[in-house]
Amino acid sequence: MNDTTLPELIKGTNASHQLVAASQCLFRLGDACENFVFVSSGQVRVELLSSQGQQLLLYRIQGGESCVMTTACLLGNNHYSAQAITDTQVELTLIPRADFHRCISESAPFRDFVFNGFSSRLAALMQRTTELATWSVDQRLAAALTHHAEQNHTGAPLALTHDQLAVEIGTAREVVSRRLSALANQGLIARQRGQIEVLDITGLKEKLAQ
Amino acid sequence: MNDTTLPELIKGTNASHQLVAASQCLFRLGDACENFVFVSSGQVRVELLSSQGQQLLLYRIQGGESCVMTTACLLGNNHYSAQAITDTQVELTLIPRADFHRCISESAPFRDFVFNGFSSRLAALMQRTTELATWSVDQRLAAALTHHAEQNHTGAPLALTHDQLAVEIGTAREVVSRRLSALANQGLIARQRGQIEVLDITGLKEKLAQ
DNA sequence: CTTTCAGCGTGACATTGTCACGGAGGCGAC
DNA sequence: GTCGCCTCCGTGACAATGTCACGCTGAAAG
Repeated sequence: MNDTTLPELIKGTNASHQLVAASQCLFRLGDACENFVFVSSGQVRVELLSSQGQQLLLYRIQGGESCVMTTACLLGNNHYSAQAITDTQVELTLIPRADFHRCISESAPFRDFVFNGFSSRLAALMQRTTELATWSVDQRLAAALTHHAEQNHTGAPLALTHDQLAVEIGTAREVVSRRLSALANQGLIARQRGQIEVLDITGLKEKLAQ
Repeated sequence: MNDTTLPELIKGTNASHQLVAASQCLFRLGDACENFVFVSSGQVRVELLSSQGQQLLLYRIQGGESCVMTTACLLGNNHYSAQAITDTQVELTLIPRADFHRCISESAPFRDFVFNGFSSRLAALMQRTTELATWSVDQRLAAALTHHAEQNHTGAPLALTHDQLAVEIGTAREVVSRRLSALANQGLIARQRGQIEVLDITGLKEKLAQ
């Protein structure tokens, strides 16, 4: 399903729109879920919280996608088991649960949209689980850096703290610091407080195969 | 949705039934997916395979559940990205993809059944990801052993190799061997070739909190 | 009875995680 | 300004875990 058709699908519902700034929390662990959430533009990250307060990035939602965690909660009638933070400014479309259920039962295209989101996210989650379990820290770090570098069209250094990277690749901040300093020694990156500049993306990609 | 109602939901489809022995492979990595799979009885495990051939248990399917991986493949039109092995003898109900799609669009209860499976499996997968990322090997091992012990109503020792446990808790066989021998020294378990006897399940559960 | 092989134990070493510091830079209160 | 305060980062020391290499053992097959 093409995401540009979603607006068509939800005509006649009580959908509302909302603009949210960057670094805001959309939902927290344990929150009840009352609305289907569609992200029209911007980027959101969804993180797990362990009992010791440790964070772990589960996935990101891009513009044109819906939040599977939300869908799962609506359908399973559960509370959120993760938290969502906006990476950038974000435009949201919210559909109350009653309208959501009506759309699901009445509109085959809407159903397809939701199902597709579900199935691709499930696959991505499994992929992420394997990566966390089988890739080395260096590989995950290199993957994250190249990913961010390729997302970044400004040419400016990436605005990333070691902490953020640690959450993203599922390790500790200290480990990120050490591995980054190794990458810097190899001339692949340069570091400033709160930012990282990728100097040699080809060199980084070679790390993925090692 | 109550799983006992599923047979009612698929009346009039070209569903077929199949009996499969233990330790058989239901699907492999890369296989195409042609049927919706419902497990009437028995138990199946679904494992990921890393590029180095390393295995990692994703989840188990119990009697009365469907296979989400299959559902995701049918809906997203993908190939399998994991493999499924029967733990025990298993009774399957297979529904061809065309009938599956018809059920989805025509039967609200069937849809609920599939959606519910989806949402609870997604939650379980996230839970598993956190456990892998934040629990220690000892905690995961103790959790796996207590889980198997509680499933086991025969009172006989658990039929588990160190290899199987390693796949289940996402570590290496050698690590399992070492930690098991520590548990044996503490008098919590006894070991035989290919089997483990839980002597003190309360003691094992205390490990979960440490 | 031999052969073969899965299952297991173990030492040595590499990688990763944890804990405990301290330094450096930014920023608001005063 | 400068004082505190907080985030971000670097590092040493050590614990936990993963990897590699090897050899033993029991069970089943020939």
